[in-house]
Amino acid sequence: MKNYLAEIFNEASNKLAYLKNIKITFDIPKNESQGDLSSNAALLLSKQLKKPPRKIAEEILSSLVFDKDIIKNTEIAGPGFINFYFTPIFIAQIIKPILTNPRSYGKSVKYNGKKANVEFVSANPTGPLTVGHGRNAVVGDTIANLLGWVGYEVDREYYFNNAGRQMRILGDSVRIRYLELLGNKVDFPEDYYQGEYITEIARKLVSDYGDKLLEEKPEGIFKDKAEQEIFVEIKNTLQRLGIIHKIFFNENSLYEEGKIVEVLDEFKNKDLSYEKDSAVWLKLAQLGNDQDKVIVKATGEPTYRLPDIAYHITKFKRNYDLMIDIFGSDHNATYPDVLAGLKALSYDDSKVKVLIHQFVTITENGEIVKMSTRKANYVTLDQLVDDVGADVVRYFFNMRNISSHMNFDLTLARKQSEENPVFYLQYAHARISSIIKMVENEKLQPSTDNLNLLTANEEQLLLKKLHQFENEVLLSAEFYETHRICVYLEELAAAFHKFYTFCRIIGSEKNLAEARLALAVSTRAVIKNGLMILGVSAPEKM
RNA sequence: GCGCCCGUAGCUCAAUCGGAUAGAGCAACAGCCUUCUAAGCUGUAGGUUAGUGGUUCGAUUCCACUCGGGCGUACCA
Repeated sequence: MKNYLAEIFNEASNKLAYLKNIKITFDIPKNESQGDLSSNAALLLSKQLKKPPRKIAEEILSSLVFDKDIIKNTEIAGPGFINFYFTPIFIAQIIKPILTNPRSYGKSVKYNGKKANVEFVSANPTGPLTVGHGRNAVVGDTIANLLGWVGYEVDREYYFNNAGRQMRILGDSVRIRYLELLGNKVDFPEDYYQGEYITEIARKLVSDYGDKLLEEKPEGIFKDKAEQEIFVEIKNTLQRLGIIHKIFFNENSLYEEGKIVEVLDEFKNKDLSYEKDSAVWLKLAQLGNDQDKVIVKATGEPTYRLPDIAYHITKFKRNYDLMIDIFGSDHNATYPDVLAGLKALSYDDSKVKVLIHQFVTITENGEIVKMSTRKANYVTLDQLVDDVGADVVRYFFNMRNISSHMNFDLTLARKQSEENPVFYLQYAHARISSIIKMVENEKLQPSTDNLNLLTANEEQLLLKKLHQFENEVLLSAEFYETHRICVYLEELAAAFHKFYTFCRIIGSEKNLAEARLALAVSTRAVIKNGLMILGVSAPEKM
């Protein structure tokens, strides 16, 4: 529909040159009585042409040449909107491409040939994933799906660090639990990892090695065993949510391959760094940020900025056209430094999109559950999947704009999981599947021969909804917003449920029944594709 | 103090890069199953979009300030 309007406007712009001055867009009015699509061109032009918008709208309208079999009616309304009403038969044509290629309907080719990297989760292996990581994981994976749908070749990547202070504390936490298990009285420091999983790992070491590790250092087998066990857990949890990373990038490899030193030298050569108080500072103030920051501590150890910059350089060298980083809001102060550093080294930082999601507040029985990996009082992502299922977890994290703080009421999620919107969508899918099974006995085939019969209000609303899918996928991908798909699917499912209630298939006259069946089959395809993007299953039965 | 994010119906959230009468779900109330799945549908009720000013044909959206909440503001990641 939009494409057709864009065409006729384009032709009209040969006659009305001023149409070229603005970006012509078509909106779907909120109110049905304002047409199927609407243009605000006249309002936008009013100022520069110094004419009343309704007058301009008349001019535009009279120079538009269109097919009466496609556009049924036009009007000028309100302050100067031009509203277009399409013919029912044109609207019904949408199901032809859906039926021809159900699995790929909604995909587009705009970004064909481009490579994208989505880096997400990236939790260091110090403990199980929490609910907070869940949002990051689900949104990251879904954005990767979306990019794939609009043509990108996408790599999913997980960046981690298995060295440094936190990992040493992890190893030492295991070591102390190990000593405890063997009957030694040792103080367990408060800032160590308190979780039960630490003891579990220590227990495995006891059963594998007995008391042979009493003299081992924390950085040795204790740390290694912990890392290995925890990573197995993390990957397992992600897999339950259908998430598989292609690349696991170890920060340590940057040191081993000399990348850190390379970047450090480059900064020095470009006179972007200096020494002060026996630390190395990056001239970030000069690069437009607030203040200079340390990149190598007085101890000789780099701060996170240096490896992060080196890491992104490897992504540039791997020829990605788009690099997405997904972080929680606790990282919101760190990325400007990294981007500035990249820019200073002549990398195109506009290819890096940093998506910051706000925190998830968990409430249980009306009380806020505080999350901390160190302390034991967190809710793991695994437990959440146990409670409400992978589909609900994925849908729930996807259904909200990442810039919004979100509240996760565990009590509610458990108790009311049957009333979750995800079931509403899945139910629509299951209902259609059921019909399709049932019509086998009725000798009905989906058919596009009599689409002109689909004139009922419920049919037309459903058809128009189907029209929007491809554009909705494109917008969601370009805005990196997964919740749009959820909103769309809920509207689509609602349109279907209404159609289902008022427009029967079995029992209707054959031509009508087969046209409706074609509509139902198309709807199922779109729901399924939408759910696939979200990573939610589409059951045949419920 | 400063930076980023948020404040919309009782609750959880939408609102098409500034559009027309701000919409859903849950909760509440009133209806609809001898016919394709009632996990559904129909209807009612619910709002000074935190507040004040500004920008303009038009503001939930943009700007300024105020109030309230979250996250940061490291030679931790």
